[in-house]
Amino acid sequence: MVRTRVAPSPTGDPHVGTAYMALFSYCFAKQHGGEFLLRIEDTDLARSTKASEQTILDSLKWLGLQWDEGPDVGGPKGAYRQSERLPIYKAHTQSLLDNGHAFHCFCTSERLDEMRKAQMAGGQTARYDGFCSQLTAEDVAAQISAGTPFVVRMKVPASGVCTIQDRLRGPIEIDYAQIDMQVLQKTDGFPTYHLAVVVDDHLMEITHIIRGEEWINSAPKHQLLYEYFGWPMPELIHMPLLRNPDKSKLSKRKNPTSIRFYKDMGYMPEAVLNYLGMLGWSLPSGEEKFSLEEMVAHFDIDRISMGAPVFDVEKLKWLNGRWLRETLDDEALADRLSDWAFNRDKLMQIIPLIKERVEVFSDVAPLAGFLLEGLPLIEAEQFAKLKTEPGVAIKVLQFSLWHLEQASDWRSEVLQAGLKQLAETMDVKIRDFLAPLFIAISGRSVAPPLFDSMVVLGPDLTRARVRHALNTLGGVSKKQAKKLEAEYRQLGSAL
RNA sequence: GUCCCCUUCGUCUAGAGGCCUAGGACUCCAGGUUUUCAUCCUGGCAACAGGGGUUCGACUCCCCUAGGGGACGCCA
Repeated sequence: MVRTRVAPSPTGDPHVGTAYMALFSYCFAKQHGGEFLLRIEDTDLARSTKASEQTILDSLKWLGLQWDEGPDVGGPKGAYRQSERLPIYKAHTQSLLDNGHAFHCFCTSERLDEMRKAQMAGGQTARYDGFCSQLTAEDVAAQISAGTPFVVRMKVPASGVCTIQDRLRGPIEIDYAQIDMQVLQKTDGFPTYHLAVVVDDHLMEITHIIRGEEWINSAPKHQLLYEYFGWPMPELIHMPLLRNPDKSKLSKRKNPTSIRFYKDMGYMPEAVLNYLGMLGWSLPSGEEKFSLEEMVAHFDIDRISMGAPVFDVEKLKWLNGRWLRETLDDEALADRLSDWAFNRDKLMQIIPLIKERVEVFSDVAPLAGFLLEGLPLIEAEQFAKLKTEPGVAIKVLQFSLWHLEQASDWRSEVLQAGLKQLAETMDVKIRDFLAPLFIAISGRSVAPPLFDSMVVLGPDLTRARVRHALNTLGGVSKKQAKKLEAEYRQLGSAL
């Protein structure tokens, strides 16, 4: 039985990269009559949030990738949330300790930092030097009873070569000397990703691990753990990484990466999935429009091309147009459209903002139309007419964007408080501060309340619009951005 | 800095030693249909990173170089 999984960590927006891995994992499993599961990797206490977990589940469901086992649907191998499996990891860490495959480490982060810096400067691989692995049992016991905080690290052979098998690339050889003595259990008692992923994949009987290329370098650690535990190694399939147009790893600063953005922009889930499928894979017939079912039916994991593809919004748009025109009849399109724009939830958000300003229904369109747009058509002249100085306007937009990129609480009052404080710190009058934002968000200088509008639009579309406004103003050069960033940081510390 | 991965038109890709005069798609350009626009149709521009091998024959196999990317966290 083939079993695959996708294992997102709930630390931010639902990322298209996650959907990409999920899609290929799903297709591979389903094609073999197997099962596809979803596991939440929330071992990072500080960064994981319930809200993020929910949007990730919602987004994957929206795309139509249904999992057979997961935190919401349950299953025989649960729990499917790592934070609920702590005793399991504890026990496995203990067994590694007992068998001499792991050791307690009491090193301070200062010492580790210095060590890594020195190693890099000396042309060496940055790696734990094994200091604490030399400690005697008495030393360790003494430190523990003294209450010194500790982590547990895995042991790694001092020499030799580790060979991992990648389904797509064949054998990959990495010297053990390159592999770090990875922390398996943190000071807070939580496992790190590396321990948890191995334990869970084994216990959940995952047969094929489909994940991003970024994991190749840590595969030897995982393989070593499988060996220590005496477990069979699942097959590894490392997918190419999605990229920005400038070829760097896909990131939200350079490209909209949140699945919600594409939903809010009015893309069809079928088209988004189809587009992700054509990155790295193609239907044997060459037809570029295909459904999830067709992809499952014809999928061949060995035909994945390994060059990392650039995520090209233009082509996605074209494909979405085809889906819309060729797949939806007028009835279906009407349903989809009303579901997207005129659903009750959305209308109930919009109505309070415009009710006071409306005399007849037809007033609604010009007033609230911008809430249904993607990126509003704006011109540099609109900013020129403002009292806000051009240099200040750019700064306001850029700083606000950075602020909004970090914002996790997207309620109106919170947004208002945050941006107001930003304005004060920048020493810009709130009027002058908000004016360019009004244009960026609504496309005009007169509009319903800004912060409520931002809530209706949602974080992804809001950020995209501010970014769009900056581009309309000629964009921010790299040099300029660097300067502004320094200034922004300084402001941040003044807050 | 060290290690790892990758490399066909600007972009997504087809290509499993002769089928390649390297095919398709997006974008762009030109033309046609359309009262406009869009759709649709026709045509065009445009690539095997470079250098060595192996072979009768290399986009396809091997080596080197270059370029790009990634990893080097008590993040995942």
